[in-house]
Amino acid sequence: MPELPEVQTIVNDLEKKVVGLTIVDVWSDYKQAVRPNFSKFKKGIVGQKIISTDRKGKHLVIHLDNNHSIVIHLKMIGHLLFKPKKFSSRSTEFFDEKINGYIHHIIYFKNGDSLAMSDMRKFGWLAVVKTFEVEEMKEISQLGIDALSVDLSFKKFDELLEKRKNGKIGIVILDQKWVAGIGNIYRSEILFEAGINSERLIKSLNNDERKKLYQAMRKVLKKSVRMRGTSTVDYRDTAGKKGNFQNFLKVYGREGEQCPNCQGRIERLKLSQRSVFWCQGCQKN
DNA sequence: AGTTGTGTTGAAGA
DNA sequence: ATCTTCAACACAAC
Repeated sequence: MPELPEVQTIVNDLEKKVVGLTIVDVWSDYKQAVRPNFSKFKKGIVGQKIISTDRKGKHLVIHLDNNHSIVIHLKMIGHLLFKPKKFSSRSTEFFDEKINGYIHHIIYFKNGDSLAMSDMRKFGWLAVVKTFEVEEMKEISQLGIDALSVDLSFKKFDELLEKRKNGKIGIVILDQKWVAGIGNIYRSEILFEAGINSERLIKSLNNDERKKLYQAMRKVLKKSVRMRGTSTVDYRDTAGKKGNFQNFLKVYGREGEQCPNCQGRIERLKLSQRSVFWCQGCQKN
C-alpha cells in the first residue's frame, strides 16, 4: 500500500523521469476515477510541460507550466509505471507481473515516453486543478503536518499528542488529519519500534514514551524511504519493481512468528477494522 | 461456490 | 462531538 515512503519514492522517481516532458495525450478506460471529468482533465493537461513534482501526505502532485497541477491518490494498490520510448518488454519485470497489468490510465509524452497507472481495485483517482487550488482541495487542506516534515519537532509532536490525549495511539497515528503519511504497515512498525502498545491511551504516555514514539516514527519512515518502500503483494515503483523495506519489517504480517527482540510471539489484533501486529513482550500495556 | 480478508478515505449512521 | 460501520472495487484464499 502506498504510504508516505512509497509515495515519496514515486515522487523522487518522477522528478528524475518526467520533469521537462510535454504531455500530448491521455487515455483512460475508467473515466469515473478522473476529476473533475475526463474531458476537462484532458483539456487541462494536454500540451503542457511538467515542471516539478511534490507529495502531500499520500497524494502525488505533478505541477504543469500552465498553472495547473495533477493530483493523484493511489489508495491501496494503485501504482505508476513509467515506460520509456525505447522500452523493451524483456528488459524489465514491467509486464511480467500481473499486478502491473491493471492499467486504467495513461499519460503520453511528446518524446514517446508514457506514464501509466495500474490499479487493480480501481480505488485510486486523478484530478487536475489550478496549482493555487491544490492546497484548497478538501483532501489536501484537511491533512495534518507531514510525518517527515522538518517543521515537526518533538515539541510540536508532543503538542499534537496532547490535543488527542483521550484517543488510543494506534488509532490516532493512522489519522491523516492529525499527522499525514502513516498507513497500516507503518503503524505497526512504528509502535513496535517505540515499544508502545497500540491500545494505550495517549494521555497515559509519559515523556520518555512520547519521545521514543517520535523518534521511531522518523526512524522507520526514513529508513523505508531509503529502502524505496515496502512491497508486500502490491506496491511497485515507476519501473515496476519492488521496494526493499519488506525485508526489514519486524512485526507487520508476521503473526505467529518470533519477535526479533524478545523471541516472544507476534500477535495480531483489529483496531479500527484493520490489523495491528505487535509483540506481547516488547509492547506491554 | 459463496464468504471473508485485504486497506485508504470519506460519508453516513449511531 | 466522536466513534463505528460501510462503500468504492477486485481478487486470493478458504
